[in-house]
Amino acid sequence: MVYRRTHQVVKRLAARRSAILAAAREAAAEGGMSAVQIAPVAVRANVAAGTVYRYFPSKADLISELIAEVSRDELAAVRRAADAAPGPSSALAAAVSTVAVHVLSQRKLAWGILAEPVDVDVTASRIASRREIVGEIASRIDAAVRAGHLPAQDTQLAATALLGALHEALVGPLATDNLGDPAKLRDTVQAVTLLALRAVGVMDARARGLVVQAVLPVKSLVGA
Amino acid sequence: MVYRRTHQVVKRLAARRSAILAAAREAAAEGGMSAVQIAPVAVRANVAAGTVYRYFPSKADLISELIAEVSRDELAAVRRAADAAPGPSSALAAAVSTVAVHVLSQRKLAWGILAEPVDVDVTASRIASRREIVGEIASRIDAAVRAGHLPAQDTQLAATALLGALHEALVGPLATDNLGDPAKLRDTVQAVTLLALRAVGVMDARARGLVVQAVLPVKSLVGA
DNA sequence: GAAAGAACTGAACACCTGTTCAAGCAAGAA
DNA sequence: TTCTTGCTTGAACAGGTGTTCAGTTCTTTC
Repeated sequence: MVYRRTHQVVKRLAARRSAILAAAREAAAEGGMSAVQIAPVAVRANVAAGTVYRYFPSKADLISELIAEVSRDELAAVRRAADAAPGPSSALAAAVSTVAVHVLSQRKLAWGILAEPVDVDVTASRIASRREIVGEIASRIDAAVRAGHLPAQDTQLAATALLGALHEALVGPLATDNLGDPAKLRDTVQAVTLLALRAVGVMDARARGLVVQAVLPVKSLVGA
Repeated sequence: MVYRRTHQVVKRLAARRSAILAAAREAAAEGGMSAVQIAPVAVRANVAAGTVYRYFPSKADLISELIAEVSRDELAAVRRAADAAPGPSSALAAAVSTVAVHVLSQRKLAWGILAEPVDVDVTASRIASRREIVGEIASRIDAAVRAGHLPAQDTQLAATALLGALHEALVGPLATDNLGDPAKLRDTVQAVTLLALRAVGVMDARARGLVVQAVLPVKSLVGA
């Protein structure tokens, strides 16, 4: 007698897995990583604590996958925005402002993913997450350099610095809380995008134009 | 019969307190914040675990004071370097490269002070620490703006972004390990300083000159 | 030198969560 | 239906570390 998972069961299992991940994500979005504890997450997902361990070997794995998921979403959004831009400099501007908007619209989640203290070791997935975004931005800078729009430079270093600047300015502990005021929020995104573009060598005048181009299309400067 | 602390005792108590703090600092410099645990620190300071609590109400207080101490040192170094510079733009360049060098020469400590996960809440002192440095850099940017060297901007935001850029690029998880090669280390400091100056609006050509001016005087690009 | 107060010691305590596992339950095969 | 397999449960467990405190040692006062 061979036991076989029927379609329905497979689907249910997958749904549960997603539910657990979603519960973790909700918890992180509301209360940061410290709120991602097995018991509360299990409750949120309508599951017993032990069940979580049938889907994720450990809390570290759960959080790692959460980080990977959020990171994937962000990377996709950045790519989409950059690919839609008319030229390499615009693409860079679009990429940067997309990161800024994403990070701003889900600050707690972003902070949790990036840097919030967690009791388990998720360094690896955090590094992977950063590496993806940094790689994307670096390749955009590279394209602009090749197009002759920017001076030659260590693009990896530049991209890393840019990411750090965005994060610290927007979700770091010194970030002023601009949520609730869309106008201020937009100004902030513009300001950091401008800083970023100038940092890699875009001329000031040109940068201002690019920033406006890049920020305006971003429809929802608030919300998920 | 009134008990009075004699001079000798007062001195010994102060010495112990310093010893505990120093032990904590050593531990942090060697193994990051996770190595700052009461028992090991006590051993290092030649003291029993319980004694630590006669000097610091809690681990959080110990670490907070450690952060404050390191932060004070760094701020002083930045001020010194900037004040010695010939003009506002040079001062800014000097401030930025000083932060870069400091952070690079004690990466584990810097990472611990800034962002490493800690099991107790030291958010307040971390914020204070950042605020001091950011305030200093912001005021240097401000001076350069007033001198007409830079475009008007949100200096607080810019300074915060700069700090984030330095940290992420130099001690973040993606930072390439350049220690051991002084030449590369100097290049890195130059590169991030250049990025920072351009970000706030220094023209590229001028920035290059400022960077060289600012980085060259920094004697020890390695060591504590 | 003796009494009293302060400082120090370090083993025991407390607490918090991630993790486990024996028992119960649901779902597939015959 | 009945047997087997695997999923689910949730209370108990485990481990590590900050914190306490009764007992000891050192300092001061008279």
